[in-house]
Order: sequence, then structure tokens, then C-alpha cells
Amino acid sequence: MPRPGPALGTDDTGCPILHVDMDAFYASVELRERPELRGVPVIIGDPGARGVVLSATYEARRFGVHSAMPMTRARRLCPRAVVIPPSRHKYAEVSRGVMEIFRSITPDVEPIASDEAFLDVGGARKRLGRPAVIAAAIRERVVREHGITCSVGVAGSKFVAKLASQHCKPDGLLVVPAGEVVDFLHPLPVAALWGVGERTERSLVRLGIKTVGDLAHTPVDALRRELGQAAGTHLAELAWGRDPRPVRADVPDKSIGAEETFATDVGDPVEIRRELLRLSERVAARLREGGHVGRTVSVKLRRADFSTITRSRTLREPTDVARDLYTVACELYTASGLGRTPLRLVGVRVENLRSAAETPRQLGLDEREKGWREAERAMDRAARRFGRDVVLPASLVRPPFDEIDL
DNA sequence: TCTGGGGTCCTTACCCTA
DNA sequence: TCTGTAGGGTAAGGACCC
Repeated sequence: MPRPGPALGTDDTGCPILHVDMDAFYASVELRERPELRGVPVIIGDPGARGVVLSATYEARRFGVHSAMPMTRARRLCPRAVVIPPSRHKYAEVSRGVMEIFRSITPDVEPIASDEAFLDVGGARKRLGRPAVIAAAIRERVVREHGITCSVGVAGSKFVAKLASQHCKPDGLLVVPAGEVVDFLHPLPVAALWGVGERTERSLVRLGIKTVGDLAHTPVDALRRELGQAAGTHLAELAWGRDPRPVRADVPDKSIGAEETFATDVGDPVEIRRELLRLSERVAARLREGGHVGRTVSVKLRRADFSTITRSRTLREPTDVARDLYTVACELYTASGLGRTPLRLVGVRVENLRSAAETPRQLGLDEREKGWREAERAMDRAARRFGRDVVLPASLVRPPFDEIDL
């Protein structure tokens, strides 16, 4: 059973927005199958040399471990932690189940990650009761049906609901009544605001701004000068609890990409191109799966010292064909001039997405009617039946050992 | 201490066109 | 015709989020 929400019963009038956030999501999913690890520090992450922490139980967090921290550092901080490699398919499945619970409450669900979402329950009041009652019911169902806990913030706006759920973590429920928003916000550190990361926090501290209250009482022009027009205006509004953004159930994808960090830096252009092909295949398959085509292809190249460049090109016609992505990616890589520079990461991304069904396709001058597109669709069908790696471009197939030139 | 992979959004610069 | 300017599209980089 989830623990009872500390603020259940307080006034939730004018608070139709819920922010639901799973507690230590990946770690909680793993612990369902390994209950013997309850109470033990557990870290989810690739134990390889270059991984980062994806999730950590609260026992591990007590040692200073947190997500996005390099694994090497996490293991130093907490040497007795049990490290579990991530199983993304498993988390995606639980995520789908949890989102289904949300959608059974209201169609107004805006997922913002695999483990959190906003819900507007304004329309569900007559059927299911007050927002705080709905929030408690969601928490109870998530535990009962999926064996993990979550925290729920209830407020009049998205960003206050999100802060509320962070505030009551783990396994909590917090209502921030409409009339108490400013009292709730102003004592918080400015870094608690959504959109204030390390850089922005440093800029604000330079101006003597440490709390949300300090921010609220700073002239908006000073904020705009320091942070830029959009961010300055936005933060000034948030500091007074003003956030008119509605919960949107139908946010379309803007881009789809894939990237890979090598186990050790790679300077060989042949190997880099092979990776670009692999990534192009992955991105194109996901474009087709989602019914998208895209016009802008970009590559990301990260040098050993972590400095990163991106190069992009917009095509005349949108595509979902890996061969097209690969051709452009290679040209961009060549034009970057990073010839034999050792790289630690390469990535391929497609932007400017639109619906494939609504995009009439123009045949290129040198394109046969049944070309790469048909070949790749056939690969999709084979992959669906037999698994992702059964059909590969020849250059990605590892030769049997006795055919390798020694 | 040494930094993943998936994204979104903003700013700045530049080019072209009206 | 020249000049200034406004606006859109594109490109690159960076901050931020989970």
C-alpha cells in the first residue's frame, strides 16, 4: 500500500493538474523481481567504463549517488552497491501499463518521460471525485497493478504540480492549494525551477539570486539581460506561479535520433562510417515505425576532449530511407574535416518531421520505383517476425572467424 | 571525477527575398 | 538603382530535461 498522502484533504479547489512521477523508476522495476535487494543500495547502469547511472535506489542516494553520475564515481562513492545493467524493454513495458492507467482516468495525459506525466483531471471530477481523491486512487492502482510506488503533485499549473511531486518524494502526495502557491514557491532554491540548470543557477547567483523569492523580486529586465529574452521572461513568470501552459495529449515528435559512445575513441574513418550506417538504419526504422518522414539530417561528432560539433543539411524531399540518411551523414562527416581525429561519440538525427501518410512522395531522377525504400520495408517485416538483427546491410555483418584476414 | 542516450527549446549568425 | 530593414529559412551551438 502507498503511504497516505500528507496533504490529502487539503483544499484542492482550482487544482486540476496532476504530475505523476515514478519513484526511482528503473531501480523499482528491477526490485520487483529481486525483492532480496530491498533495503540494499542498488544502481542501474552499464557497468562498462564509460557508463553513467540511470537510476539508483534511495539507499544508494544516501551515499551521494544520483542519476547521470559517471559509474566510476558512483562505485567509488558506494562500493558495496549492487549494479544491475538496464533492461530498457522491461521499463518500456511497465511505462506503457502505467500510462494506460492514466488514460483510463482522463484522455488529457501528457507523457514527459517514460516515468512521468501530467494529467488534467478537471473533466473527471463528476465521475471520479476531487483531484486529490483521483491522485490517491492512481497511486493505489500503480502499486497494485505494477508493484512500484509513485509520487503525485496536485496544483493549478503544470510546473507547480511538478515541484509538488518532487517535494513529497518518495511515495507521497502533495496538494498545493491555489492560494498558497507563492508561500510554497518562494522559499525554494532557484535551482528547483524547471529550466534552471547548473549554468543558469550560476548566472543567477552572480546576481545575488538564491531563492525563488529572490527571483520574483528581481526586475524582469535584469533577468532578460542575464539570461536572454525568452528565459528571463519565462522565469519571472514562474517565480510568481504563473504558468498557463495546458496539458497537451498530442505533442508531435520533432526529431528522432540515435547516438553511440565508443568503448574507446575511434579515429578510423572506415569504422566511423560503419557506425553511421548502423545509426542510420536504427533511425530510419524508427521513422517508419512511427509513420514519419524527415527533411533535415544532422550528425553529431564528439572528440576525445568532449568538444562536440554538429553538422546538418536539409534535403529537397523528406525521407525515411536509411540509405538516404547514411549518404548525407557520410558527406557531412567528410565535410567536417575531422578526418582521422579520434572520436568518442557519433550520432545521427532527423528533424523537420512530418507524417509519411500525408507527404506525397516524389521519385528522384535516378531512383527506381522499387529501390532502397522497398528493401528496407522488407527488412522491417523480417525484423518484426524474427528479430531486429536477422537482416543487416552486408557491411554490418561480421564475417565468420575463418574469413577474417589475419 | 569524467561525463549515456533520448529528446526540446533558445540564441545567434547568415543568406535570401520582398 | 541604391539603401535600409524586416522576416523566413537554414545552420550551428548550447542549456536543459529525464
